[in-house]
Parts: sequence; C-alpha cells; structure tokens
Amino acid sequence: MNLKYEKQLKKGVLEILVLRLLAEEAKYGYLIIQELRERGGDLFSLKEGTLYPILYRLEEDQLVESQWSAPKGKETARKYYKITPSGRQELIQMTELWDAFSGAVTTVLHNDQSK
Amino acid sequence: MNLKYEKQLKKGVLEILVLRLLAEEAKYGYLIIQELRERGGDLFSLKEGTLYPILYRLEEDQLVESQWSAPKGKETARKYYKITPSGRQELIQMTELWDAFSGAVTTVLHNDQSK
DNA sequence: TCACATACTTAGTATTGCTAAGCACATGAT
DNA sequence: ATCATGTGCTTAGCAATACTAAGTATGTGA
Repeated sequence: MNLKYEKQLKKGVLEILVLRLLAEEAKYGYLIIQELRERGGDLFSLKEGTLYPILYRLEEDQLVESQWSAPKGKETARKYYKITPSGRQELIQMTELWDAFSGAVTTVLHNDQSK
Repeated sequence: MNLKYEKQLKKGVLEILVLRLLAEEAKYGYLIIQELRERGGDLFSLKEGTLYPILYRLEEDQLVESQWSAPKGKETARKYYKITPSGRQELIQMTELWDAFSGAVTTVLHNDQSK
C-alpha cells in the first residue's frame, strides 16, 4: 500500500517545500498548489485542506506574512504570502537538516550488507 | 525549532529503516534501537515507545514475523523479528518511493530560481 | 543494597495530512 | 437562464504516527 507511505513521507516536508516556494517570491495558496504539482507530480500533489493549514502555521510561527491583494477589475481577492527574514533563516536550517537526514536515510537503504 | 521538524521528518521513514535493518538478518527490538543510533546518530535515535509499535504494525501487515528466543543460561528472553518474502517486496517498492520522493524534494530545495 | 543497563509493553498526547463540506465569484456550455 | 467547472479561501473532524512517561522483569557492578 504505497499510498499510505507516500502520505507519511510528506509529513514535515510539505512545510519546508512551501517555505521554499515562498522564498522565490510572494505567492497565494492556490498557486502554490499548482506549482507543487508541476514540480513533483503526484508526489507533491495536495488539497486545499492540507495547504491552507500549513500556511496558517507558518504565519503563526512568523516565518511568513500575508496580505490580501487589492483585486483589479474582475479578479477575485487573493491572499499573498511572503517569507520573512526569520523565515529565510529557518529555511536555511531546515534545508541543512533535510540534506543530512535524507542523506543518512539513503545511505542506510542502499548500504548492502545483506550479501 | 529544529527538533519539531526533525520529529516530523522521521514519520514514515522509520518504518522503512526498521524493515531495511531486518532485511539483513533477524534482530530484536533493543538491538534495532542501538543500530539505528549508530547509523544515523541523533537523527535516527528513537525510544522504545516509538520502536515497538512500529514492529507491531510491521507484523500486523505481515511484513515481518516474530519469535521469542529460547534464552540460554542467564539471558533474558528476546523477541526476534525477521522479514518475510512480502516484506522484501514491500521494501523494494518503499525504497524506490523514497528515492523518487527524496530526489524530488532535494531538487526543489536546491533549485535556485530566487536569483 | 542501589543504581544502571537490558528488554519488552502500553496509555495517553500532539502533530499533521487527509476527506469533505461550505462560501463566493467568474466563465463557458447546454 | 441554468448548470457545470475552475478559481480561491475556510473549516470541522478523522487517521496515522512519533512522542512522553510509566510500568514490568532480569542481570550486573559499585
């Protein structure tokens, strides 16, 4: 049942990924969902019910800030999130942690001692 | 707060790691904890309260089988877990999933489009 | 005797991704 | 005109899992 493991693998990682996308430029939620699907296909696809709580947590931790757009013409109002300075610092540390962690996992999984 | 993210990164991965260790040879719980700490340091350190439920889940899913050791002399009885054939199949699929997933995450995190 | 390591178990908590539903608006097809 | 679809945000409740913390039992060394 790969779906089960796939779901678990996402835990914790989605938060880093979202922060990374926001480090490029301010974005709104719906766009983040689309970009994640573009970059990771099914592996990173997620529903609104997953993303928005992540954004709320990031904002609560002051890693991002939000601002409603002033809709021009017929546009729907969008809530734009941008990364904060402390968000950038945190992203650096999280990236280092990810590199160390994923490297260690890969080493164990591919370290063939089983003859 | 790196501890928080570290905890989340482990989710789902610990199960694969435990299965991988058992693919080498039959092992008992306490030994698995020690080997994980050896191989991943703090990143993989886990408490009994985390490991044993993982083993029970793996057994419930029939990916591993357990057998109590016949204690020789003064030894404490130990419960040995060994991987099953379907456990080996699952491990292969989980490893492929991990490689694809971790590769995709690393690509996003290190893809410098932020100028 | 008392602390510690080994070895397994389990109850309860927090985090987080999920489903599912809802609201509001715009657009295109029937 | 109505109805489905896409955009865009919100929220309640569920399930999985790593955690803390405590318990049981044995053996060893100070």
